[in-house]
Amino acid sequence: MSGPDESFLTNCLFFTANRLGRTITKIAEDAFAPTGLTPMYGYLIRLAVGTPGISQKELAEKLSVTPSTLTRFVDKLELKGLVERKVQGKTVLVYATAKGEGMIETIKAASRELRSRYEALLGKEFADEISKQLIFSSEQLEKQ
Amino acid sequence: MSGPDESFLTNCLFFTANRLGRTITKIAEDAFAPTGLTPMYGYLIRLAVGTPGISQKELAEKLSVTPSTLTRFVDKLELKGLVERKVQGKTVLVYATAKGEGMIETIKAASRELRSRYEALLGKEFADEISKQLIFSSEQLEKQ
DNA sequence: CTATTTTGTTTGTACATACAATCAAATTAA
DNA sequence: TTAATTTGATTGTATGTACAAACAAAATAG
Repeated sequence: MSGPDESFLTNCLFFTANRLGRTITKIAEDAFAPTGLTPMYGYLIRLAVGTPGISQKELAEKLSVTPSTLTRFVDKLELKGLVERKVQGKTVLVYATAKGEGMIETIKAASRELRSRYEALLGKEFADEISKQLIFSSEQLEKQ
Repeated sequence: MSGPDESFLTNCLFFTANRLGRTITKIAEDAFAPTGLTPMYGYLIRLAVGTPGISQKELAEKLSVTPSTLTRFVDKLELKGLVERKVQGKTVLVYATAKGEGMIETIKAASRELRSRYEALLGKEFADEISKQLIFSSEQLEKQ
């Protein structure tokens, strides 16, 4: 009575990782709704507040996105008046504006909300553990 | 000497899951290059071959994408002559064409190549384990 | 010191994906 | 049996993200 074999999906790390990505992105965007930002933008602001004048290159590395994607993120946040660029030679330094800094508590609250939502469903232990394993996996796989 | 606290990234399941998703998507697309398809399209064809006449609704569920996304996937594969639609009342049944079926071995080879690439970096044990945990996490989180 | 290479950023373009609205078929209720 | 609801699919639109090409500044080599 077993249907066709579909284990090629559930066994595939590409599929399972992206499936979880899509699922938790929905939860994350919902938790971040009060900020008016998606989580990646919120995290960019947190980085800029934590390290004023951080370069776009560093931001891209820390957020694990390509430089072109990062340019677009900063474009949008600049347009919203939440960060500003200072060009220094060939590098661009990013600073949170006062308006951006003013959002930091809202952003942190959204992060906490996000975390508490998924911890409620996964358990704190397991959630912590799997995040660590995901980091480890990314690092291994990025060793070309 | 510790820099600013950036654990909000590495502790956040939204961030870690999507980071891994981006990383492994690159590997997966590379492994699937010989098929001329991205992995999701390859998997759709595998599902259609395994269950001839599978409905779009079922495909969307199995692939964990929305119906609108699935419509677009089928559009493209139909355009490439790899699947065809048969409308049956309000549902659409999807069949692989001969051309689509002819690709199944190439697609399976790409899946094996993908798997062997990430297993080489993560170890077979760990790769298996983490895929299971990712599935479990998605299922838990999808319980609204 | 000029010429070359490298490095950081940006822009054009493309794709996967989602949501909301629409539409059409099917089911249920009156 | 008609009217209302539900369900599956599609379309318009928007966003995140990538890659490749272009560009400009900096570093290195001749």
